[in-house]
Amino acid sequence: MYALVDGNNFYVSCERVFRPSLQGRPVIVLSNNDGCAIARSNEAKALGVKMAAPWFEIRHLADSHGLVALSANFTLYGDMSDRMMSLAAGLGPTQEIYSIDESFIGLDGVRGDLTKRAFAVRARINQWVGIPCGVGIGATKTLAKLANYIAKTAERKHGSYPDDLAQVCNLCALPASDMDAVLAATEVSEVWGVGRRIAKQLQDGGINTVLDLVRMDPATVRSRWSVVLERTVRELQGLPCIELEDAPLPKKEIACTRSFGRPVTDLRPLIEAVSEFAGRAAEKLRRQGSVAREILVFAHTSPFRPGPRFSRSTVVPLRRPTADTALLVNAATAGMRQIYEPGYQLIKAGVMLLDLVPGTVRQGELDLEGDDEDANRSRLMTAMDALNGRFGKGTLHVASTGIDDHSRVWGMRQERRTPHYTTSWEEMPVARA
DNA sequence: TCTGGGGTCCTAGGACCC
DNA sequence: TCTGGGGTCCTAGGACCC
Repeated sequence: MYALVDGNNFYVSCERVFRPSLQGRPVIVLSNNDGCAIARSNEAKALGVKMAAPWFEIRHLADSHGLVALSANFTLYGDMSDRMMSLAAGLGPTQEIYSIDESFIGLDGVRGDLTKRAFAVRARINQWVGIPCGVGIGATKTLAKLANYIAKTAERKHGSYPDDLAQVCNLCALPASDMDAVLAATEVSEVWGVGRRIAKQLQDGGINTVLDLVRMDPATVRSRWSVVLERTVRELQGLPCIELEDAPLPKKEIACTRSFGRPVTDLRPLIEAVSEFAGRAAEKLRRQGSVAREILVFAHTSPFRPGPRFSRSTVVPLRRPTADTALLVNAATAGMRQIYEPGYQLIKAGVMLLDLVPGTVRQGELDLEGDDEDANRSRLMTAMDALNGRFGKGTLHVASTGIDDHSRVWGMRQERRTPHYTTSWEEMPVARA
């Protein structure tokens, strides 16, 4: 049995903790570059703001309806997430942190009334961290997800409720007849694993509700769609097919990509950008103790804007697997020089570290560049990570990323960012009597 | 003026092998 | 008229997730 604990409108809720005046108002959080809405309060949803709606198309709502838009403050959200997750873990013996605002809890062996227990954990998160949560409980992860969705919408049906009222739904405690009614009242597109495409195909075939989907024959689903959807159907039928990953698996690829604050045409800023991205990706790589065998570099023009299109990428193999910032930056800049062509308004670039292997695996090689050199480089990287950890990101970086922020023509726009309330002494909120 | 970033898994098809 | 059978590995692309 599983629970899914999930923070409501998470980014907005994080902002509201430190700015209570945002309670009850339509609030959204914007993506990098203040591009589009990536989180919406219930009031903003009620105004008709869609997920990923471009800001320039909805900004008139600021004047007409008091819509508040904030730049994404991922440092804050990450820290609030850590606090929320550590409390959610109290619900059961195992936990899988599934995303920044969701975790699955394994409930095997938990005794007593699960629903009560879920309410208690939810209340504690609300009181200690200030984030309103919903909790769904079901026999499988897919059912727990569904329960979580129902917990959120059941109350919306009784009228408009503020974000913090999302509660608890325990499908395991529901009599079979009620269960059918609930499934029949829920659209198939809400199921975890059913996206837009498949939802459309299902509806075209007359499968409209979750109940319709549950009653399908898994073998038919497999032959007409895929094993993925077959698993989803079995999970909805109560047969666990997706296990809890309580020890996070190492990433198989690590990316760092960004849209630019404004279009870039020259090579130099592109070199700066991919140097920065490669450095960031290398840090993530070292954090999980892996090394990369190749690095992909790409750049492209806006898919939305007229004008000549450009989209190119290249994979640069590393001479040997590495997590060394300097080597990865070198490879990334070499790749960028290779694909670069003048005359295009590029709006995005990025790097991806590919073919990752554990850092402990070392390829034996007929090469006289000794291990001493390697060991020194590795100590250098450890020192660099430690300094950046202590004094802040970017304290120590390779010079090709550009020396100062102002010269970075590619830097991202963030005009409405709130302070790093919980992670920076300078930005800590001050309470006045 | 203006449209995010970071992942995973599965499948089909081609290259290649014996 | 007629052209085997069975595998593996890799890649690109699709679909999904938050």
